[in-house]
Amino acid sequence: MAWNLDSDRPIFSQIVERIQTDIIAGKYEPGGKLPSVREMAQEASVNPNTMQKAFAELERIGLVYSRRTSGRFITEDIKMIESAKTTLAQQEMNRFLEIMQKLGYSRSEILDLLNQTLKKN
Amino acid sequence: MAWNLDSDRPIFSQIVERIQTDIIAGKYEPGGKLPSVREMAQEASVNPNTMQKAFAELERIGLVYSRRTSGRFITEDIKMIESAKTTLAQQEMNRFLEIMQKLGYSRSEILDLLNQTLKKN
DNA sequence: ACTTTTGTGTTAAGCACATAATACAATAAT
DNA sequence: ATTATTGTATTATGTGCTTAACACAAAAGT
Repeated sequence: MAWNLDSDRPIFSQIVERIQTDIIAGKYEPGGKLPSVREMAQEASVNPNTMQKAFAELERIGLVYSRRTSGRFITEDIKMIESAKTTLAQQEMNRFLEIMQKLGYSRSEILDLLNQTLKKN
Repeated sequence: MAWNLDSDRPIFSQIVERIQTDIIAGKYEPGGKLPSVREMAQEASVNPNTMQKAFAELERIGLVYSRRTSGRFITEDIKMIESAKTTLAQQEMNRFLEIMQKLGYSRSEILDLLNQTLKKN
């Protein structure tokens, strides 16, 4: 699975978003064990320190916790995961609508464009 | 007019996007003169070198050109501006749909959420 | 003619990010 | 008991972004 990291933004931020999305999408089970820092660093072709920094941020958010020598785990708090999902979705929607309106699109035009794009496959 | 620059991404990139959007939205007329580097730098509370870098990128894109000692101007090529508009819109739509689908939303759910948000005012 | 304004270039400093190379203590695995 | 693996911490190095402080040539404004 390619990680598609670009150099326009801090890599550790992109990793945070990636793992966050994967947790929300259910690719990691609540309470489940995450691969080790070194393992994930290698998979993402990234320095272990960078991956460690990303994990630290995920812990700060609360989606992940660590047991010093046994590994790192996804939170078992399903409500928190669900809450993160709706928060992120709302943010993305607002961001999208704001940009589109700044570009000069009306609400109906936005809906039309979206329907048109969704029909394309 | 606040510029709302954050520290998560390079400032010059954010300025590029901001001016690009303003050109597309028609806040600057095609062929019209832009404020000077020093002027806009002050307005955005940014170092002139940073603003200069942003302008250089806008020139590279082709939305702007400069006459060495008289100032900087918006392109008169209306088709290029229109083209930039649809390209940006398409990019934003694809980005939005991709993220929402990764979060686990179906197409109909996305449309529902969007309609729901648009009705909120 | 003189001054101001224009875009542009240069050099130096500080900062965050990323990589590299280690090291350590605690636990799991054997 | 020994080894391997875990998260975590440290130091050093390189790079890009940003600010700061200039400088210059060319044109516009006076």
